Amino acid sequence: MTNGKTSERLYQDVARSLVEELAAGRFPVGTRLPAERELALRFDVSRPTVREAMIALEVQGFVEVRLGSGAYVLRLPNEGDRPGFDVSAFELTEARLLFEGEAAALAATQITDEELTEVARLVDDIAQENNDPAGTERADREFHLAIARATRNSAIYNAIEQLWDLRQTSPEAALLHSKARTANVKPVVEEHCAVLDALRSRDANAARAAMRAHLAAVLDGLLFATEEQALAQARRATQAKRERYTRATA
Amino acid sequence: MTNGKTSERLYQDVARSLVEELAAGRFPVGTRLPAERELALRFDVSRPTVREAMIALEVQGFVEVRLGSGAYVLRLPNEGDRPGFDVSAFELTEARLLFEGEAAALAATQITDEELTEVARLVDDIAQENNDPAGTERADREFHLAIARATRNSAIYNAIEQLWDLRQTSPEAALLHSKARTANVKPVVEEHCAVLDALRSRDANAARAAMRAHLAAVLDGLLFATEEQALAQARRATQAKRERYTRATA
DNA sequence: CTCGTTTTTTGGTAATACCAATTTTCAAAA
DNA sequence: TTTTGAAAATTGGTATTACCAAAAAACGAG
Repeated sequence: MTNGKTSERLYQDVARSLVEELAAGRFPVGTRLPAERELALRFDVSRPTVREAMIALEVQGFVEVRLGSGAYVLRLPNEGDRPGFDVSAFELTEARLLFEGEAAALAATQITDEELTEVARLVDDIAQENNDPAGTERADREFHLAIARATRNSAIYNAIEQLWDLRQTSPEAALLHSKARTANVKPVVEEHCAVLDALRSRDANAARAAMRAHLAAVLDGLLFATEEQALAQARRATQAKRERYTRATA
Repeated sequence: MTNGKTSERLYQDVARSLVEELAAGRFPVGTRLPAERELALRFDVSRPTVREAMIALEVQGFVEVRLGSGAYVLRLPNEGDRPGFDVSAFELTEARLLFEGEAAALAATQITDEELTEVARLVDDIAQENNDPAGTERADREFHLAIARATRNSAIYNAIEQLWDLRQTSPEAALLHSKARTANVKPVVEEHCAVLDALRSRDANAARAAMRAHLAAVLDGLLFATEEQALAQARRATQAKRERYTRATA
């Protein structure tokens, strides 16, 4: 109706149209959406399809469905909810550098001996599985998440975990990450050891510095991996990025 | 079947059961879930209900449904996906202190003149609407998000935005926040001004310090608001928290 | 054993019906 | 007139059935 874009699934079209109407301010927070039967007529689909779209909105926290009453707007979509949201590997690693650096600093003041042995075990894990790329990735993730968990702050842990999940949302980013990792397995282990040592001594500043150094190295690996397959035109853009990220790291 | 818990909505029961089976490792990543018709038999519900549950899983990124083939596991549920996840106002503000501090530092090196005027306008906004609590909250949020946007890093912006959204997930936390704010409107404006000045001078360290000072003050306000209504027993816990957070801030 | 066709399985959607909770309507009663 | 309360209409919740299209599996010809 209002939009010609058609995806494979009808309920996605309906849900997307409704989200667009929400974003456009058509239905302010607290107001009631049209009835399912009415929406079925408006979109020219069956009621089960409208219900499927409704559940998609409900799961995303946009609306609350009340039996016998209707669907009421809970919140409006914001940037992150819009489609086409994928972060580059650079943005992702920059964010991790800043956030995980602070998380490591906080973790250094909170970590228990048990958690230290757990982190140490994960450092060994990544050293062992240097053959299997999938195992290495998993061990790396667990290492970083264990430190985030040691902050005893679920908001911090959740945010960092979501940054790792973001890697999967973009195939190119995931590929770039794995490519950048293969060449730098041994340095990664050493950098992880440095972080572990700082945590052991409960030195917040050292932990922050070690974590930032590690992720700065990852960032360098990404830049190198990009350059390897880049044209001269892309090389200029990379150079600009390098300037920016080295500035941010300093 | 495996679980007796029953909520208002059937599709939620089915979806929850499936998520539990995923978390239990019953269906590894990449494997196919049973067919919709089979699940309908297993859960003793109709196929539309199974489909609704399937869409809930799909929206949450757990499975990918392929026409004519089946539903395949994309990722396993993690901590943040489990129910009962709500962060305390303290955790949330501590996370913001660390993350937004770094974001402000990065923003100071990236912000444009146009964005500076935008941030300045938002500082005025919160000063104007010091009567309307809802308007104050909105202006406050926009101020912080504008700074996050100035980092030019969508991963950072998204993470900070989600921290703000987390506030709404817990009614108690939202109430505590609004209560803590009402008393401290004028100091907030001054602290925002300090952040703005640091951004204007493109001083990353000053921006980080100003933002951390602001959020440390918010944290203090939260502790005060908690104490006001706390019993002696709760007071001891608060004291422990104060020690911890002041340590983290130092 | 390989390749192409047929059959079966599986998801996608529609249509209909009925129930339960809520909301609205409206008439009876105070 | 206002209030109250029951009846009617609205709305979501679920089940049933049916049919289509795409994919996968089975199968048969070569």
